[in-house]
Amino acid sequence: MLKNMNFIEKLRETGLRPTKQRVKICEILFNREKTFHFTINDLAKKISEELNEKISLATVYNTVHALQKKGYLKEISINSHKSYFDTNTSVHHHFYDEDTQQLIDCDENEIETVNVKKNITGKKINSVEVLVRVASDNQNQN
Amino acid sequence: MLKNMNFIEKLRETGLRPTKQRVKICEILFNREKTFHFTINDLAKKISEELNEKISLATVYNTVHALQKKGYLKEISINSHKSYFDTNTSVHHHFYDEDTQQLIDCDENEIETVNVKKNITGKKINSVEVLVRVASDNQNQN
DNA sequence: CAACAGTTTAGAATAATTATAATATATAAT
DNA sequence: ATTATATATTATAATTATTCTAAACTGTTG
Ligand SMILES: [Mn+2]
Ligand SMILES: [Mn+2]
Ligand SMILES: [Zn+2]
Ligand SMILES: [Zn+2]
Repeated sequence: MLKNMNFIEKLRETGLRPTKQRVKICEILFNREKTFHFTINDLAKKISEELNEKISLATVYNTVHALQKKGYLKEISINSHKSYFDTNTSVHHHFYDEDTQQLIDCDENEIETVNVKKNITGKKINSVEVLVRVASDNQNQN
Repeated sequence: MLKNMNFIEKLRETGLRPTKQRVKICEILFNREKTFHFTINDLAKKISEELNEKISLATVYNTVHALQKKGYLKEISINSHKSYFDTNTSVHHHFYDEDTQQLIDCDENEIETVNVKKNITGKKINSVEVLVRVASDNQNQN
């Protein structure tokens, strides 16, 4: 799904009924320049801010999981206490800012292709992803 | 902490009172050849199998967190639905078997050092870790 | 307009983790 | 050794995130 799409059409094509809740959630998720990394709570908060009518929390969960199942969202595990979703569903690397708990996507060219030398018999590699944890550099800061 | 240590001494040195619960948990965690990757549930199950007297679940949580705080255990996030701990506290890479949900440590020589070209101003890199997801290769399997 | 499957919703249920506060234990002080 | 103190364990309650339930509602199809 891309920016400024007709989500009604897109949802229907995908096999999801374009309810007003789903269209609104798609607008919040996909009508943006950059990748969006969010928790269900982030999303629910955004919805209640940007919308006059409320969407039930169960619907937010249902919709996020439906979109994930259809391949429009990817679940990211960084912090075992928080479940993140990502509008970038490709295999890709992340920076994780430990101060702000924000995820940032890494462009292909920002991390050299990882060379995995080991292989496990009978198993194939599904993905190779790098997580770079960063935090504020307190060296020159009293 | 290493294999066959005197955990009573070790715990005391660390500033933790060597209660019989803690010593037993240390034996289960650290008296082994290889790194141990576990969930609280895995550990609680092992305890109840290997021990005649029970250890309360609260104590298992308390002890794991105490050991983590002292730097003897590291929390690993792979699966947002499960919280893993790791007796290997160094920065290191993992294979994750999606069939069995097992983590496997990666030796230094099995993955080439990852070259991170990007840097974020004001932030320093704390760790660079790779996660290789593997699953059974169903190509030659009817 | 039916008719029907799919969706939303409030609220209940579940599960993992953390908090509470009484009891027990380890260590330090006498 | 006895006592005093800080720490730890425990059963149980509370909290939190997520999922389930079942009734009401809505989108689609004919
Ligand atoms: Mn999920
Ligand atoms: Mn934790
Ligand atoms: Zn991403
Ligand atoms: Zn490990």
